Amino acid sequence: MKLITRDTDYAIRALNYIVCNEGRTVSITEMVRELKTPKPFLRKILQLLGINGILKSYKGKNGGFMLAREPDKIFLLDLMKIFQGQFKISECIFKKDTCPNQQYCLLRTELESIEKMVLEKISAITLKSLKKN
Amino acid sequence: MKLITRDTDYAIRALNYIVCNEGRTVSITEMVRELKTPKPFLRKILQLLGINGILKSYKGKNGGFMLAREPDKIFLLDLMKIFQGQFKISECIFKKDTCPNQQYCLLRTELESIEKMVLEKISAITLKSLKKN
DNA sequence: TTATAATGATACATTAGTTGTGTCATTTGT
DNA sequence: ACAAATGACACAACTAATGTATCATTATAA
Repeated sequence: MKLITRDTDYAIRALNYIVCNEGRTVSITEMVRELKTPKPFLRKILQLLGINGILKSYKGKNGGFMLAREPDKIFLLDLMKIFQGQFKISECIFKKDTCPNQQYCLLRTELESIEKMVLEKISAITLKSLKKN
Repeated sequence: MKLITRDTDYAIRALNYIVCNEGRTVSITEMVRELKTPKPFLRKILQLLGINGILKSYKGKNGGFMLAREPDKIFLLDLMKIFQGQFKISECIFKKDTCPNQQYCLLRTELESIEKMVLEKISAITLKSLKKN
């Protein structure tokens, strides 16, 4: 399963790199060199981070990206929401109707309990807490 | 995200139905009627459950399926393994190499900790524990 | 002031996994 | 013999993830 998709993962790595270079702009060219991610894909990702207020961007020569807020105010859940949508441990198979089996089967209950647990744990993760010192 | 895919979900529902009708064979025709799943898809699923020793199958008229072992010996993890492969909260993006960022970033550590937690919880779930009485 | 290096916007392409279908063979009870 | 069931297995459609390409715009430095 995928708790985290590749774009979220790339985003985290890029952000981590930016955190480690705070105080200056970091360009995509530089990040591609360091992180070994495909350039056009990374561009798209960084653009989305800009649109969503995670990064500030600067055009033109010597341009690039900087964090838009402090690392302890950027949550993993923010990133997951941008690239993967609202966190849900297991989308309901039955969009409209409730599962016809729900009255005999506890699966949904169990899944919701797991979801709550994971959500609690994951909610604490920020860029700051991810940085190794 | 998908902790559980649709085939696993259908499998659970079918098995739950079989549990509720223990002591006799249950045919696919009957299950389709009750569970409102697509018939060819359910056939494939049940066949896999047979091959993997979860169900015993009986051919011919009045044939169908029965549990191959007790409901408290059939684990959700068994089913997930059959339809989704070995449980992993988040496959490593980097098949061969380790993540080049691992020395600066704690993401993998965090994910592994979440995985352990979920695995512990999910390991306790069996067909028996899913049945509402 | 012009070349260059950067991002903005956006459409398109590829791939893999999920979700399903269809068909012919075999078995078994009546 | 017939009908109702599963066995085996190939194929099809759909979707989401992953990745590419292109033209426009902006800003700096020579």
